[in-house]
Amino acid sequence: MPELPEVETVKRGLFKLVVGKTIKSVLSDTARSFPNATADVEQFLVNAKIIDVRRRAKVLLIDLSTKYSLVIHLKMTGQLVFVDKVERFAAGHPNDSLVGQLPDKSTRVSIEFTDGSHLYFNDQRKFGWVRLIPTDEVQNIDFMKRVGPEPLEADFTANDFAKCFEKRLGATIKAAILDQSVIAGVGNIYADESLWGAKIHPARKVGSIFKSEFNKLYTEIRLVMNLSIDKGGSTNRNYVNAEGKKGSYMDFARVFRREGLECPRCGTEIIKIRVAGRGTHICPNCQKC
DNA sequence: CACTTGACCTGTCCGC
DNA sequence: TGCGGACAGGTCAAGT
Repeated sequence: MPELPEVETVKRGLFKLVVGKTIKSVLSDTARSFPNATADVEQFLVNAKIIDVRRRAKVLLIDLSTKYSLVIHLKMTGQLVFVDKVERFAAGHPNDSLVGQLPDKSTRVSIEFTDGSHLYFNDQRKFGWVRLIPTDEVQNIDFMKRVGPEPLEADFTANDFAKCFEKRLGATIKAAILDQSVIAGVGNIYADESLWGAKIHPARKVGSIFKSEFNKLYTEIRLVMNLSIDKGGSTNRNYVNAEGKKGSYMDFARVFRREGLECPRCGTEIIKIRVAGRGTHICPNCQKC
């Protein structure tokens, strides 16, 4: 699913598309999509106006005028797609290809706005979730209490970054990067891409990594994720942004899903191994154990 | 305790 | 073409 750059791209799109709109009706498979609902979904959604769209780690927050927020995790295959029916017949409109296709069988929540436009939460694998929580209590849910710092914040330094790993000295570096309580927002794609950039083998123990290597990894993670945000994220399989469009970072990937191709740095064949239970892509020459 | 593995689901791709 | 198995962007609970 969407990692930080993909969720950030969705957030930026949604911010432009839905802030100011008022919800007219909501359809959902409530039991699955709103686990442990802390509020009556109808009562705090219908007639609510959207006042802000935010992101924390890989979670999206849609703040409502009812002082409640929709808290959304897309997990592996979740999508939030906006369809503006008013413009559906305009030639060349980016949503043209989607109109008539949504909702589909992966749609789990449909939000209709008073102007006739819709926001769909689609999720093929059903791992994702939506929660409706009072805005000022969002910070208290388990996920938010556990999650680590945002790596792209301007005041997040290389020293802060290295310090985050001190509690995971015995783990492999890849497992630690993927651990959301260490650093927020990094997933499988950007873990592989940044470890390649820093020339660190993903199976190395955190305790064996030098400070100079942490510095390099810090720089690479920020570089790679900022580049990806710039490119609208990565579409590996089915990620799309709020307008239903794919991201192009995969065109710039150096190792992820490039096994059998040449390392862009040294020409050695990229291989795929398994680390931290995840498919992992490395250059065996640049990244030594 | 710290770390690793399986489970959650559905769809797709690859080898036979 | 059909079928079985492995695998997929994430996160927990359960296991070692």
